[in-house]
Amino acid sequence: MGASPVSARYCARVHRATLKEVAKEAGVHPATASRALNASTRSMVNTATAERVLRVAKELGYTPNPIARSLKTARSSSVGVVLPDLTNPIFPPIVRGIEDVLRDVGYSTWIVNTDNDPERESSGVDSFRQRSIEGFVFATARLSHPLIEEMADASMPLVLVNRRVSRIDIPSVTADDATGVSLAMNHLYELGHRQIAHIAGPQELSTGLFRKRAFRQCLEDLGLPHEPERIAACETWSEDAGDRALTTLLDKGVPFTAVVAGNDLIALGCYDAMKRRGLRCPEDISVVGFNDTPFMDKVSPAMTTVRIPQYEIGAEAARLLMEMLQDPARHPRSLLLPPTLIVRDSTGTVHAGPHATRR
Amino acid sequence: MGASPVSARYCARVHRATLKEVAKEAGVHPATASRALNASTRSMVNTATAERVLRVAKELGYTPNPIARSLKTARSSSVGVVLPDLTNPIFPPIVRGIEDVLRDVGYSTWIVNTDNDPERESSGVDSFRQRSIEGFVFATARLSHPLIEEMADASMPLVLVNRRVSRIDIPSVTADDATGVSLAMNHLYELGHRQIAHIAGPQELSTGLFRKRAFRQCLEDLGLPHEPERIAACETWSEDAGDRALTTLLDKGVPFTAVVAGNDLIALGCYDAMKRRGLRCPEDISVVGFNDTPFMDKVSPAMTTVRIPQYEIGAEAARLLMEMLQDPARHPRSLLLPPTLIVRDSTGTVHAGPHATRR
DNA sequence: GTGAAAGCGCTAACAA
DNA sequence: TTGTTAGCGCTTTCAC
Repeated sequence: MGASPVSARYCARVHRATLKEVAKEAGVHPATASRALNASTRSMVNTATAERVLRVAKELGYTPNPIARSLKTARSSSVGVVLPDLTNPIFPPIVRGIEDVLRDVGYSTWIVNTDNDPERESSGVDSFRQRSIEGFVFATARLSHPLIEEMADASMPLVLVNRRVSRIDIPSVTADDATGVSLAMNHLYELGHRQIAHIAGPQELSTGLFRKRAFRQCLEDLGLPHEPERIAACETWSEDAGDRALTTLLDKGVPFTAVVAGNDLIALGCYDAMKRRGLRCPEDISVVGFNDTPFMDKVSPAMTTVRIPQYEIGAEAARLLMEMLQDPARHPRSLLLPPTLIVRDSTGTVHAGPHATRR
Repeated sequence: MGASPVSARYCARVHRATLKEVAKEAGVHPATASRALNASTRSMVNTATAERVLRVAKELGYTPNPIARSLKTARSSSVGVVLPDLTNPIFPPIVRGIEDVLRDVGYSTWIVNTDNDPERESSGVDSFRQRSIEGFVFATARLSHPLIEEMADASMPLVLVNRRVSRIDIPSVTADDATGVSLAMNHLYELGHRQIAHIAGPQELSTGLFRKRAFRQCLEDLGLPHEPERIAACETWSEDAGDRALTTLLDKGVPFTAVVAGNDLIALGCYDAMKRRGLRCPEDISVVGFNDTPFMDKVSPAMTTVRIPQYEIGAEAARLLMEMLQDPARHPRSLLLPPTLIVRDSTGTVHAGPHATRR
């Protein structure tokens, strides 16, 4: 042992062993060493020889140079994740899910933030491709999304997370918004609400549009009349937009006793609008959010919200992508993951059952 | 134009032009083309030739293959970021700061999550090194941190963010905790508080230890007696730990009218402990947090907290690292960035001035 | 079962 | 100023 265990462990070693050195030390040709070191080609080589190579490789602390391998194979054992903005709290758990699954299968994860700028999205994808990325996870999908559609047409392995595009043949892993909305609506219905409003998210995103559609469907399922004036759509997923939208409804005198908000930020905006009017939540109007954003148990009143399995969405997307890489011919598959209703009362406690304010 | 503008733009092109092709098309040797294409060697080549090469490269949509370049140069134009956990809300803004600065100078950012497991940290660093990463940003530093110290000793370019190690010669970009604590303490002092407790964070982390030291120093500066029993340290940055620590102080009957918490989660734990005892905040006990975690304006009561310039910490760390790469001989430098006190009253409004509850 | 040879795409000596 | 040559470390034909 030349290097001390510590410096070996902490990789202070300046020189990294190469395949050629392993081969020389083991008394074989580099090609043979390569075959022995790669599980898929190990059977081509004599068992004893293979063992010797493996042993030498371990002694020398050999690790293959992924750059050289990539250059030769035009593959990289890595995938690219395209996000709008990592500081949006819905994305980190998704990224962790992706990363944890990929690490287990020896893949690395690249992240790029686009701030929803198509230019940056394009250049991010380009820089991934230059690096021989093997597949993509997109969290930036709009319903109409030329870049993603072109990439899919060019048979580039990709999976959408959280949001979908209109075209049904593009694989995606999302929460089942229909179920989520119906959990929220049934909860409100059971509390006695019959006039329910929906403050929807941006309609060019699947999450915004699908939740709105599900809202209409739920009205029908519950036998409630569909009053278009009880629906408003926000331009952005923001507190401000939610505040403005609910204020508009209140200004118009639209009658309702509960709100299903497109997400938690919009729901917080509803809180703001109500507070300004002196309306209490949930006594005057109940509000249900979407996503179970961190600290929603701490806001006032503690928010009842539909929890999305974000980590699992990321993990499943990574698994789906790995499947696609292994079997490119396989038919594209999409996953809908079940959300959960998190019911909270004024003390922030989580309940499985119905909410406090019956009508 | 063989490819349509759209497919060129959206990179549906299957074949990517190589340097050899550009050279051939421009009627020069690949080496010349390489010189023309690289800004630093362009002066070696005839201006007219260089222009021709550049034009051809543009026509062919040539982009250099970073893999091949890395293999040749043993550099990668990328840096690695080592984090405990991306889902901790303090890290995404730091990462964005790093990424935004690096993108502007043509560098990419790799992220690895370690969950504070030294094994994963080690293997993450190794995988970075295999990829010829040029520098590291560490957000996982403990005061005693053999891996980081060894790497620094081996002259590997690295910068610590948010936390520091004991050894002063290792470059870091952190918030100025002494100033942060003194902002909090002076605020409380001006409100009339004279018996102030500190629920500190983990003492093996610089953020935990330095804030505690600053707390003691502030007592002295304000001419207040130092009562050791008014200080408790949490094992983790968690609501639970904060709850337990404050409960212990209350159980002991330690007298205090205000708390400086090690961070916002610990402060939330203090809220919990007080609520259980029927103590009101801020009427009975005032609490100040640290970090200005998202949604702390929405908790009840809205949290007064020391805001850390997280994005700027990341951005400055990236700039520092780039400086170090350009001039490895330069003396290591560390930055302390100024925090801001965010004073909130019960309506969630932000104030520059003193808090509502005077004594 | 193993070795020889070629080459992925690029850059950097060295030579002209 | 430009071309030649070599090689980064690896995988993968093709012979033997």
